[in-house]
Amino acid sequence: MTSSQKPRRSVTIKDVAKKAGTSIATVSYVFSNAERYLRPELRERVLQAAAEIGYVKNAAASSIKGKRRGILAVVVAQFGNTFFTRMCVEIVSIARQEGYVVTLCNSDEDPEQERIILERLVAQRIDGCILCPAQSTEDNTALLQRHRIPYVILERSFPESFAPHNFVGQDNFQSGYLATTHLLEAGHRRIAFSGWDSPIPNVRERVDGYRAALREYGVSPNQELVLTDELSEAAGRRMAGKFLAAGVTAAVLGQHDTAKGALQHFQDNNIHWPQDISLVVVGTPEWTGVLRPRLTCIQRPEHQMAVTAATMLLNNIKNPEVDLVKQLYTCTVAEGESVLRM
Amino acid sequence: MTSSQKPRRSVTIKDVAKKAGTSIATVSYVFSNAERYLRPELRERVLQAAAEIGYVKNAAASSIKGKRRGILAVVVAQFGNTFFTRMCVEIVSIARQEGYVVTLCNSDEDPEQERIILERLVAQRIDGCILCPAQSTEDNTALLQRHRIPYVILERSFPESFAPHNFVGQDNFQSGYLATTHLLEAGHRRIAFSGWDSPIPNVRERVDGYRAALREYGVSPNQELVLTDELSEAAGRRMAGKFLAAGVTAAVLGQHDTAKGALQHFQDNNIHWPQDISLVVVGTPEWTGVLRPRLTCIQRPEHQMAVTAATMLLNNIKNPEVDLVKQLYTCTVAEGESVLRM
DNA sequence: AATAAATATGTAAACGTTTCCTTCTTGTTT
DNA sequence: AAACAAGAAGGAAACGTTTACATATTTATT
Repeated sequence: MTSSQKPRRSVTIKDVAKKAGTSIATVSYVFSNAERYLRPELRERVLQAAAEIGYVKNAAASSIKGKRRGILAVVVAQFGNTFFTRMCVEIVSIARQEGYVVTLCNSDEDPEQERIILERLVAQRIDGCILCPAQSTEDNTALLQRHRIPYVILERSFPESFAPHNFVGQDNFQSGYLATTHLLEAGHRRIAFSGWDSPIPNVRERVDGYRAALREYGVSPNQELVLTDELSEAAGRRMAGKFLAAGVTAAVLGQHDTAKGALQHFQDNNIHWPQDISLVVVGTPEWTGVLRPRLTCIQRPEHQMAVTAATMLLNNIKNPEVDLVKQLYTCTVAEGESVLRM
Repeated sequence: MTSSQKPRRSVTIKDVAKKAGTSIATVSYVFSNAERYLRPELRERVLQAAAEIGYVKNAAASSIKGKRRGILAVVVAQFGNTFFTRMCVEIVSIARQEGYVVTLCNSDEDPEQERIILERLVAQRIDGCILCPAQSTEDNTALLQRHRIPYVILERSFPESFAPHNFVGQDNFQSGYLATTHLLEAGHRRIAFSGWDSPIPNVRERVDGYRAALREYGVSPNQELVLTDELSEAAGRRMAGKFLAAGVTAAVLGQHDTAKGALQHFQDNNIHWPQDISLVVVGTPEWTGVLRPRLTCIQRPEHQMAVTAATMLLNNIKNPEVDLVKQLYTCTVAEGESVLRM
């Protein structure tokens, strides 16, 4: 329809060189080597020619000769979890400042998917990767190591017995401890913990923190009040039903999907917080924003975590010999009105 | 520490060929051309050698000679919007089945960011793109067109005056019409609409639907009850305050961020739905799941939309000469308990 | 037995860049 | 005026693949 003269082949550096009446080397220098001195007039002429025929450098071709690929990846286990979405957004914006494009991937808690994703990323020869591993005892990072691709593990650490990695996450023990202490200080003694059956240590560490807090207040932890189940809202409902039946006065909702289910259970069964049960949620899921009374949440320094993960990775890319770092962040209480003082 | 013999250069097809005692062509055929017949034993030997030295094909290098790049992109305007997150997840899973890796990008409603992103994607010579344009009157797709990169526009259409594109979205007029009719049928007559000041036609079309429904029921639309404001929860709160002051009995919450703000306003001011105000939300934001009474929502066939967008793109990649398609989906009412019959 | 057809593998020229190194200008020093 | 240095640009070899084509081997056909 328009005046377009179908260029079957995409326009290359050669086309620009011909148009500008110069060599391909010069064109390459214009687009890739700011140091190299060229007569301003020549540089201008090349730019002009490129603009006219719509030249855009082929990143694949550059990367094959040059070393830098210009692509980072973030692989998360749950794309639906807004914590990860927020991390992704921040990481992307930092990476962009350094001229990287970021590929966002979702393993959906499936170690096999994760392996496939990492394999594809290695094939793309990405410059670096931030990985939040799927629930699993498997360590899929061998591929990255073999290809010397710098990476940072986010949020979920592998068991101590595994090889060391760059790591950024929250102190899960402290989260559990803090949540429980907050309830204990308000006078609660019969406190439930609901979490998630998971091979990853996060939830177990939170439970450890919960137990430690109880003991510190002279309460001996009751195994029946520590509930775990699969990762779903339905499971959250089930657990809520159970701990209500056990007659607790308070609960730590230790994982966001199951927490959502628990809250639905409360609302559907006319159970009010904090009158009927006091609540502390670990994390700050998106939906807490619309609930009243406001929920008391254990919040992580999300922005800081994203910045750290991104800069850790960028540093490691710039200097591959740098030592592995493990950065744990402490959480704080974001007070709402879901805890009743007894 | 381990027995690793630091391979400074990453392992290439040549290394495999040497190890397997064959030519590089054979190795290439093993990895890239399933048709080509090779003695099973030879094929096996190559695979074996590759596995031993940890060879992974360099996708960048393949793509420069071969045409297919193996990368698709999804560019959305609001990464925080769970509708888009859900679309992304589905699109990724479809694309993966066809062997594509998907780069997810967020323009954050900034046309300039969008341009930069598209430029980068063109530089990567992606095979195709699904784009939900940032709020803007600008059409950044020229870049994609010039480089003959197939693309599908998602959710937000450009004004009719623009060039035609592949398009998948909801029928916004119908959404607005449906939401309003639902309230009219319940007996409401004084109905507000809250939306978003936006250069994109989505909200305006919904308002048109709203007006058409009112007229059909003999109610003459009152300009004061159609509220728009910037895209934020605070704006949602403001608009809620205004339409409550105007004494409406019902409202259509036409955009999800502002809807969230409105709901916060209600809760903070002790306004109950459906007793004090009847509500219909256009869309099904994540947080509707935890609210009680349940909100009546206008839902789009999300799964279907994702499938259509992905297959439309894949078709267009396979056959670039295919005609442009415009696919509009009709929405349905997901009934909750937020509408009072009068 | 000679030839044709089919099978199996290898050679080498692309692909679009980057970058080392050479060449050509121009200006400065002697 | 000759010699040289610096400045500016280009030639051509890489990078890791793909693939058209050539070659070599085997099997089938006459």
